[in-house]
Amino acid sequence: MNPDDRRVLRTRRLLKKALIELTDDKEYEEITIRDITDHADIGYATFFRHYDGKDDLMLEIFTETIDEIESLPVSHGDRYFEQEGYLLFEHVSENQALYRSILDSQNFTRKFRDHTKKMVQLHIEGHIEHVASPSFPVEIAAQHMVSSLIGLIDWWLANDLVFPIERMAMIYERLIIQGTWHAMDAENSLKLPWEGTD
Amino acid sequence: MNPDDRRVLRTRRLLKKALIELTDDKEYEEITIRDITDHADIGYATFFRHYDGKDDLMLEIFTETIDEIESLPVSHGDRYFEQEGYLLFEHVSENQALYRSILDSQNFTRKFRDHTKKMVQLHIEGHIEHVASPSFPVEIAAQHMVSSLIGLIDWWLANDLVFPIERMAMIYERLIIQGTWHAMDAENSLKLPWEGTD
DNA sequence: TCTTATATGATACATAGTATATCATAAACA
DNA sequence: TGTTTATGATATACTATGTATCATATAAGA
Repeated sequence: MNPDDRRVLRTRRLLKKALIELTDDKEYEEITIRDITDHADIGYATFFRHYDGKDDLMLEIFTETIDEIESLPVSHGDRYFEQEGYLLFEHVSENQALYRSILDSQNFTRKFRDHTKKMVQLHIEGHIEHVASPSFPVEIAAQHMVSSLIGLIDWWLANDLVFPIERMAMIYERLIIQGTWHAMDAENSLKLPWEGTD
Repeated sequence: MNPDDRRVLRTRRLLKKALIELTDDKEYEEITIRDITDHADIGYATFFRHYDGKDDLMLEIFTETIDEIESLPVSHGDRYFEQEGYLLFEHVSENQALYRSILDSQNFTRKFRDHTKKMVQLHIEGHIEHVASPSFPVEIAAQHMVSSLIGLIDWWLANDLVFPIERMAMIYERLIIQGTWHAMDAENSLKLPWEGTD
């Protein structure tokens, strides 16, 4: 099977498109391979000439998405994280069906988290010397940031993008970046206002 | 079908026990109903006399777990959140297979999050007057806390409970409670150490 | 453009898992 | 102890996955 053959490229493109589109109507787990091939107008048996199953097709969609995210043009400098957040949520808004389908499948939520975690962890480690005394390992901070980010994207999608991208970028920067950073430094001791009072 | 009949109670108890135990060996999605009935030594057809399917069985396990969590004896007062965290992670360590099975299924991770979110949200709203100027809605703070908590539990389980419960309780209090609280108050302006420098 | 190679569509088929119906038996209830 | 009913075992229908085969359509290369 020559992966550069125009027929092959066409088939794979149509199958990916079909799965993404179908997640608008049905949950990922409920979509059958027959649904995908019917919607793509591709022979049922042809599916298995290209992919091992639904998850394998999703994996290709997923990998291409990760590549896109990694190539987002964040320029270093002032307001770095708000800009990063902006590009991230912009990408989500432009690929809603795709993100819904990824976050719909536990399998790929995990993959998404584990993959992104590595990037985040490297990022934090490059700046760890700024923290006087870290109160927990970097790996936990990375896990926390990624879980929260996925949670925030999920909330935004579930609420039909009620907030504009700018607002989400700001929340991302405050809640996820600053929140984690503040908690990480054990020197920041914060007395919660209601502690000892209820 | 009388739900108080000893035979009924026995069957349901054995089926729940079997599903929880099986998640130690296999992923939730890969477990078949035949696996469950075989392991429980219950007739296959009997399963459907009690549950609509695997998810329905899991829902009962899930509901009972939530009830247990809600009845954890947190005493109000000083170090409230560390204590809350301690009881939470203690419960996780005592019911590892159960938590693994819940977090293994996207369906129930969602249910877990949505259910817990409501509790957390009410909790925050009771103290919102302490925040001078909230920089985002309470609902987002609740979503954030719950997503992070699930992420933290997931990390702990994936790393075979490397940290003692005390340490997890401390991380919970700092990262999730204090981190969120700090970020929520727009008056807290934190200049990140590397901003504008990379 | 013509020939050759190969990807696709259609069909049939094997397999696995879900879900229901039936009836004899065993266990619980009162 | 007699009656009720839940269970076990078996047969069966159904749905979805995955494979094999062959004629046809389409792309690649000379």
